[in-house]
Amino acid sequence: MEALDPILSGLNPPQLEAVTTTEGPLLVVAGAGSGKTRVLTRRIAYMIRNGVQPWRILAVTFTNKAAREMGERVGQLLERVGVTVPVQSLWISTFHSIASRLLRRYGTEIGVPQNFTIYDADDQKTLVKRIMKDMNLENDALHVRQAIHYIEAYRNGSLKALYPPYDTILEKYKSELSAAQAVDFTGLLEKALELAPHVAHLWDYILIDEFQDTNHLQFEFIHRLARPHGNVCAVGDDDQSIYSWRGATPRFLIEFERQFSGAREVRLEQNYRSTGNIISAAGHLILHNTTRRPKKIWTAAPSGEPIYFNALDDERQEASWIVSRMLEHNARGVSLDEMAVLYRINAQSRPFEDSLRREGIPYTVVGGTKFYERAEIKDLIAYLRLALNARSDIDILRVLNKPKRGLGQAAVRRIRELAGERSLWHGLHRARDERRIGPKITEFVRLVEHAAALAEKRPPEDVLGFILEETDWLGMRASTDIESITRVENMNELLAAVTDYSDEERSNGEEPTLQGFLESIALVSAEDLSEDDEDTEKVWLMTVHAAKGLEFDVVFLPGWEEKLVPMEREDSTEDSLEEERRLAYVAMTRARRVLYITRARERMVYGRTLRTSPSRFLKELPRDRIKILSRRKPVTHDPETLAEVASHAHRHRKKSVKSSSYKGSSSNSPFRPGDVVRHKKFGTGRVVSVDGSGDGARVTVNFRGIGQKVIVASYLMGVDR
DNA sequence: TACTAGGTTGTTTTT
DNA sequence: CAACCTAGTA
Ligand SMILES: Nc1ncnc2c1ncn2[C@@H]1O[C@H](COP(=O)(O)OP(=O)(O)OP(=O)(O)O)[C@@H](O)[C@H]1O
Repeated sequence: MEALDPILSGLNPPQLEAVTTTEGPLLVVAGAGSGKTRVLTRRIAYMIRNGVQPWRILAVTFTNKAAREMGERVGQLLERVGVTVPVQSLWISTFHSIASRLLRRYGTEIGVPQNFTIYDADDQKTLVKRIMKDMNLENDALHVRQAIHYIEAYRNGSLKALYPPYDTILEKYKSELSAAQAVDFTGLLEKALELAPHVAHLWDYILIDEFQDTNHLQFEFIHRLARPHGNVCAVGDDDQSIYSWRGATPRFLIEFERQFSGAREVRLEQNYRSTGNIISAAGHLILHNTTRRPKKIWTAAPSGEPIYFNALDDERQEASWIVSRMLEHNARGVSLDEMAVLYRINAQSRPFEDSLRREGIPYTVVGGTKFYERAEIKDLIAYLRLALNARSDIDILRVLNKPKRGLGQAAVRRIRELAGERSLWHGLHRARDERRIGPKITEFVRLVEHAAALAEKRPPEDVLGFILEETDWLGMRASTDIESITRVENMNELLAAVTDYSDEERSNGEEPTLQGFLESIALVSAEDLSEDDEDTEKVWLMTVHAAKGLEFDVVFLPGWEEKLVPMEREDSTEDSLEEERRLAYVAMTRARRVLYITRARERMVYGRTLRTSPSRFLKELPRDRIKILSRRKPVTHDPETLAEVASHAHRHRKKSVKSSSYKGSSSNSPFRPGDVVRHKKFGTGRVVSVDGSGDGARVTVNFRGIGQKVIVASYLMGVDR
């Protein structure tokens, strides 16, 4: 009897078609849980078994975790058919990792030094802030964030023109980056695009997962890589596009056929993940979006349990109710790691952590404040980065006086003076003869140079060990306060992480390098790395964004309240509401068997208790699939409504601007077409049309340099001409 | 230069 | 409710 082929069995006809159609452009559009990722994995294995050399295939995933899992699965499939493939030979990774890898190897061709440093979002903020300060622009957090917002939108292709002063800021920013031999996240993509013609010959087959969340730069990169052979396979679901705030757009998925001539399209319509009730409810919800391609989805699975909804008094009760349900499911045999709480914002994790800890249930919080974002860890990393690239001014400024060595503001000013137009590192060298600060600077320079020398010939753990030793940070062990103890623990943990990295590399027959370590932590989020005691089952706490592509038996969705789910802020638009709905759709479709949705009647926001109202999405779910567990119950006291304090309205704003209220509002429409209005984020613009009345009216405004947006009236201020 | 108290400010989502 | 920044003092 012949055994089933592990690579081609367990696929329905369209899936099979997608797996075996290896030549030419192919697009797989399909709803959640229809096996898109499975298709990609099988396809890679299929091609390799047919003789394609593994390193001729490039597969792009959305996260590093997804990349690792895909690599593992491909390896397993091939093993079962007797093909052995060295793991490292496969190019399966994120756009950013691919870019970084290419840049390391071929960057010199386009003027990027081999030892470039990767700047993260924080480094970017620091640098932009400094530039804005030098330009005498307002440089408080708000303005800096706004500047970065525009600059990034422009760079990733979602904003067509960049106006003053942002154009100048960007120009200066870019020149500072290149002087510092640094590349930021978007820079990685920009450089990769530049490099594309030089590297396109490396691959014959390109595959992309989660194609609906590709930005312009990424698409262009793929387009250029595919030019020689046209073998591109993209899979995605426009209803799951949830990263538009990062410049991603489903446009490239929609336009695929136009961009790649002769493209075939395969649709997958059967969902294998969830029960009928879940599929039906999620499908019903997403139907409320107007800008989407209609799509069929069905399941052979039974309806299953209804979707449970409950409203609790506040977020702590919400958490403890959910935790009780977890205990029940666990008692009935559902493993803890098959349960997940998926929330809108990281701050929502708090009450769940408290409650789980109280019940003694192990849990993992994915994301949130990451290990590598802690101050003491960033300090150490700054030292490590300097060891490879001393031209990175940001890193010098970060650690020059850490630990305190008497080099404060005045010293920095002097070093800047001496550096002139050149890097601070140059300034430091010249400052070694200064009367007062000279000796301390000499000491610092020596430290960095010694670390640099070590990095050349010793493994990364030795370099870190040297820095810890020299800075005597671990000496703080002596201090007894909790804070310094955890600091020291964190530093030791970093040392352990470096050592793990080196061991891992060695076991793969590679030489561990500091460069490699720094890269792995710059691009790989902490939770990707931490494989901490895998043998303990733990429930998952994470944002919906982080849950993309995952699945769990039992899923809990807390916080379905207006302003939170859907998230609504001053700059919310019709489009952003639709993205919120897609987010809710993604959240619901993570569940295999049981789905709970809850809300809190009151919630603490910024230390005040606010009254909430139920999410509009609840009304968009089909009644017959939902079981409502809550009974009406009035609140005893009288907290402010969310609307009353929206965006600090009553704290900061003039009376002339009222905040929005979902209960409707008394005043008549305050704006007419032609009026000039101001918006906090978009600036001034002219009213095109008004839909509805009162503060809740939707006003279409044409903003200068930005274009048309639909804004809720309450977020606009009239401007007298 | 280092430290502390007090005021203010804010939050999506992440490679 | 934090986390962060600023200004004033040791
Ligand atoms: N033909 C099939 N037979 C049985 N199970 C399948 C089949 N195809 C996919 N599955 C299962 O369905 C589930 C969803 O598959 P997969 O994660 O590949 O879907 P997806 O389309 O990528 O989902 P999403 O877009 O929601 O991330 C997985 O558990 C997978 O093993």
